[in-house]
Amino acid sequence: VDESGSSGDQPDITARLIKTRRSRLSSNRRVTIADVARLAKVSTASVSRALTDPAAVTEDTRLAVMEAVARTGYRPNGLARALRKQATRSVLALVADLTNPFYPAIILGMEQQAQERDYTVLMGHTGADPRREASYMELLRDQRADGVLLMTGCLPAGCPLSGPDRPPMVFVSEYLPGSDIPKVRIDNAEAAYGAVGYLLELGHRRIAHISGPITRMISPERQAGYMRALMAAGIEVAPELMVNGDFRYESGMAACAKLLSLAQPPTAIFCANDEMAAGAVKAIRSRGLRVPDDVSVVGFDDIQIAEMCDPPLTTVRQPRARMGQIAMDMLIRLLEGMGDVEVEVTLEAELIIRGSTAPPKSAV
Amino acid sequence: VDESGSSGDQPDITARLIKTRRSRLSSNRRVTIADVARLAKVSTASVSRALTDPAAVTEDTRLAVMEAVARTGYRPNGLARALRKQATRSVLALVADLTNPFYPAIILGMEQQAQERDYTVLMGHTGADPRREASYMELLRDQRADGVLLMTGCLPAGCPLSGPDRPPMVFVSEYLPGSDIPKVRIDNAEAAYGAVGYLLELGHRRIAHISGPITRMISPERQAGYMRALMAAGIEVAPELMVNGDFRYESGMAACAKLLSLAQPPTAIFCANDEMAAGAVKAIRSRGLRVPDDVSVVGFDDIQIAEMCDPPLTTVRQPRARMGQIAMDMLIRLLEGMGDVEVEVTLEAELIIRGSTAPPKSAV
DNA sequence: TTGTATGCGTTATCAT
DNA sequence: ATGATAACGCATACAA
Repeated sequence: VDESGSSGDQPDITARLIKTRRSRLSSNRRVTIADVARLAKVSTASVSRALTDPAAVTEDTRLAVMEAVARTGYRPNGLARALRKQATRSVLALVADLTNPFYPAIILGMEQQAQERDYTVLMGHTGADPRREASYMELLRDQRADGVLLMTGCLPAGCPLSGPDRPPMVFVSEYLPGSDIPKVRIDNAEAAYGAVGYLLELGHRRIAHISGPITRMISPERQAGYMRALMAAGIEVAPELMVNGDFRYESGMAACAKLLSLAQPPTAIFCANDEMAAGAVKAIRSRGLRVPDDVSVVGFDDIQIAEMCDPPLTTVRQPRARMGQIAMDMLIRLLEGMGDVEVEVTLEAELIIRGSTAPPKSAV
Repeated sequence: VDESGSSGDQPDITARLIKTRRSRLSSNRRVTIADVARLAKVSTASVSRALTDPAAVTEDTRLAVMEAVARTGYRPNGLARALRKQATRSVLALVADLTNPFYPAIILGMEQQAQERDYTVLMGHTGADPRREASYMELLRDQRADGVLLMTGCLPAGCPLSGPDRPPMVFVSEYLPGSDIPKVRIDNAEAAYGAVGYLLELGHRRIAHISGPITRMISPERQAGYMRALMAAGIEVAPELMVNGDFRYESGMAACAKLLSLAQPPTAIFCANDEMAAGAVKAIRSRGLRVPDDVSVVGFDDIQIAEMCDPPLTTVRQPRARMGQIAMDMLIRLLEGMGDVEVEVTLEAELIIRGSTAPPKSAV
């Protein structure tokens, strides 16, 4: 983030001013359940019942209450209700990197499921900052959210690993390996195995891998799948063909440049995500080579740019919306204490074949 | 969203089950301020004071309270506090389309500012669905958020246009033209004028425009800037050079294909956003033409793909983080009722010149 | 400075 | 079926 501009100097600002109204409480008081009760000539208890459990009240009082509600414009206060019921019907979805286009589709799935079950999704962005993580955990302690869906791959700061103080939570995509916290994910090793297997089928023998940062558990998983595929084909894993990246475009470019400088450059590159794959394509082109004619490239995730790339990327698609749906379903079941909940759900990934892969030239 | 899979059939799922614990209240009661007071041998009022306004209490009681707090592990309940204080110190940031890579940078700016002022940002995704908009507005009515930052370009369903029932809100990027609701934005017409002016400087005379959907107010604004620039250069605006898109990659491709089929195709295309510009580049290439040699392309927004494109896109950069910061600052000032607040803040955009633009061949 | 007591707006309990 | 009343957990006006 290069825009650190403090809000002090703003020469380019048009600024017509409006007075800030003093406070919201000052003017008209909010209408409470007591007002409705008074107008309907019943007790507050009856009003509450008429609204939350209409069957528990006679038709007469129900109608009287409804009319009073309509006239006053009364809406129950969720805050007070939450304090009383110890539940808000809203859950927090925590993501570490908002700019990563991988997450939105997962969140969409969560929202769909939440809407069906009458829950609200609140999103939070931690930026991997412990202070922010802790700040969002306070929402849970405060009962301002009932549970949390973690797409951060780690336990938030200030959250106990176990015990009754740990709020209801479900990991999505990445997770904490040793714990009993429920998770929904794909088998990254298996998916990588399949992607590399496809390159082997095409006839490639010299296949490189650009991996993600070792801090992320998915990196070694995908790397393991890559290695296993090579070994299964009787190919020795060449250390110089495994380069480390950080999941970003630039690192893909740099890693690929390194690979192309080898005495024996690879004919295909399996990248641990799409952004690095796009960077690899860029690096290949800037050396005057062509994709897939000279080098094949495979990505991972199938985010939007995979399709927008030139050529469009062959990549591993994760069922992201489905992951979000299932995670939300698990969390809600956890919250409502009904039945059992899977400790681990593993979904299938799918290899999407597009224009960035072809047989090696030697095989033509 | 093609993944409508109900969670009924899941043949590919690994499912070790764990029992759902019954409820959080069942086991150990949560520790309240009364517990601390008892342990510290003071009143609950003193505990509250010691925590929120230490100066209002003697050193002795402060220490006693602190120790009791430490021993009990007490943390005040934000829900109860919010009910009492009628404020939560959290604000809602509403976005219509989560998958649009334009918004994250704005939200980052909001979060930075919020963190400095000790506010929490909750994000919500409406998908332009009135039901979801209304559902998020309930958070405001319920006092579960103090105010809202709108990146949706419209008043959420169920929100009064004016009056005391309208929650504190600030529009960002897009806004409601007629209203007195504060907004922070760029001058889209001016920015478009500058971008097209740059193409004119390069020597282009036949410049096309791919616009956004007319439903979005920024579309006519950018189009107006395009037209004004041409007119200022004494060039007649040709209707066949103005094609409509919907801000998406595919629509950029289609619109550009139409332009290239003209008897007199343009030598440069100004696109209303980067995704359509990327689509235009794709269309140009698929006809065997080159960018920028045969056709120059300019985008708008400077999202990440602008840099990742091949060639990287010349585009209009909006100061997104700054917009977020300022909007958050305005909202907080609105909330805290201090001083005045600008009804409209207009920031400068910046033309970023990259590889997708060059003088027309005729001018070389 | 401290404690007492009340209210924030609901819902749940217990009589009636 | 209904009404009075007590929580939910905290902050503050007022009195001491």
